[in-house]
Amino acid sequence: MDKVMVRAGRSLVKHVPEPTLRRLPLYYRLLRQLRETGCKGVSCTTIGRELKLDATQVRKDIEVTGTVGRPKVGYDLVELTCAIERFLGWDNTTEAFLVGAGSLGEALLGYPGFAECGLNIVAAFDVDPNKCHRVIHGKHVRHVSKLPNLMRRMRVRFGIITVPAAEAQHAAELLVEGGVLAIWNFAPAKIRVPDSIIVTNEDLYCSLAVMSQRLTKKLAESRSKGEPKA
Amino acid sequence: MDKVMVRAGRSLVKHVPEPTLRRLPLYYRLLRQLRETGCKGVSCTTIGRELKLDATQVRKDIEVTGTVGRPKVGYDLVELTCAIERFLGWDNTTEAFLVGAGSLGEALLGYPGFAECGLNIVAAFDVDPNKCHRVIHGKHVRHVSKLPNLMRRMRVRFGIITVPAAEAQHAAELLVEGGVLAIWNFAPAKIRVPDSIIVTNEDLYCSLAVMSQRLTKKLAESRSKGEPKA
DNA sequence: TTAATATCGAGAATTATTTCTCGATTAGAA
DNA sequence: TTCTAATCGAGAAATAATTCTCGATATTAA
Repeated sequence: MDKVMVRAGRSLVKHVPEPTLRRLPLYYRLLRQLRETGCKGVSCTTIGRELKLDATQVRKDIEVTGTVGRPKVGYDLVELTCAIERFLGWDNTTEAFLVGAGSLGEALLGYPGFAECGLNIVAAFDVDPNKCHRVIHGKHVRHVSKLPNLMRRMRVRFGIITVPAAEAQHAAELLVEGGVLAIWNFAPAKIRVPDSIIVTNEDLYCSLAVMSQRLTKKLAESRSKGEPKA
Repeated sequence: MDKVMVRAGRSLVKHVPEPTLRRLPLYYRLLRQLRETGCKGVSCTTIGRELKLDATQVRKDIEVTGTVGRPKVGYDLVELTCAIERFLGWDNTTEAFLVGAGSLGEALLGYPGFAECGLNIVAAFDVDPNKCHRVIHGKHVRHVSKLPNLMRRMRVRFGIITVPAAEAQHAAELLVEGGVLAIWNFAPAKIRVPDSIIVTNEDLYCSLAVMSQRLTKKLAESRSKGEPKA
């Protein structure tokens, strides 16, 4: 009933399928690699071969960025790279706060290439006083109690949660108090926030489930191969 | 051409859509929480309400685990929990090697609850001699040169890659040499391995793209609301 | 005991996504 | 210049996933 299309009807931007959004960074990375080799253009066929994707699918994905190609030649590398950047909003810097200065938080603070995606983690927060007042990868760690005020003052609108599952809801509430617009949640727990806030869960157990089941299935199949028709 | 169905035709196990596999852990977690409250049974309606999913979808997902429910009552909590565990292969222990003892590797070594999913990371490896011979969360860190032999000897068939993008291919080759069956790749790079090996990529940039685009779109919409028809 | 209601299970309908098909276009070779 | 081959773009077709519909069944309350 209250489908995406309702909003899309009002929106100037057409709805883009999530699978497409998830493939765009793969193209982007490949394109940058190709540029480094001195290449000028690229075709869907080439991208598809490199990434093991159907060429038509690549073409449809590229279409959403508004880039037009030329028959027999393909797309201009620079033009396409910029179009993807623009489409994803990676051409503008988004400042972010990170909650949870454990090893996962540390990993994200030092993650290479976030800057190229316009993501700038400006500070980290933790409940543990022992973890505060440190500097990790050039970012200060402060106490969570300072988060909401600082967030409003600095006009930061993006939050990353890397706390344990039990503390995720608390972290989310602090971000909401600070006026967050979007949350990237790495805690294996669902958080309750107002509907207007964009939430993306990065739940490792979901991926693990896909792997586990495939591996289990594969092992079951290779076992039953020894005794077919059984 | 060489579709999934080709294999599925030979397989005893029916093909299960990936979205379903990714939702099962969410049910699993909720179910365990409910069990702790002393609850005995649960309905699709309840699960759907908690997780903001359609009840029919929940029912279809549960169907793949082979659990049968009772009208008006729902499913038995213990039965359903066990069925999900069994279906995902989480009832058997899978031993794994982790390559890359940086902060991301450390985060995974200390990740809570992997044991409940049957995942047991038995050792970590790194190219950096300074990182070797340490013990992180009770797991020894060894030099990567020891990986292939040790992997064969210990009969470990699952690999986790947490090295920088540039070293991902090398890490993958070591795992292949060790006889790996499935790889969970956290490096933002595609790895080339024989087709028979199951690979799941945990690419943060793909998720970031979804977030970025939604945020960009949202900001664009809220801006154009001020000046409609423009 | 009977009626009302919540739920499951199965299949139909809808919607989303991927893949196929084909005409148009353009670079490069003959 | 003309032919050939590679590619794009658009729309049709096929496939996958979600949501709807409805009959059957079991619990609870009257």
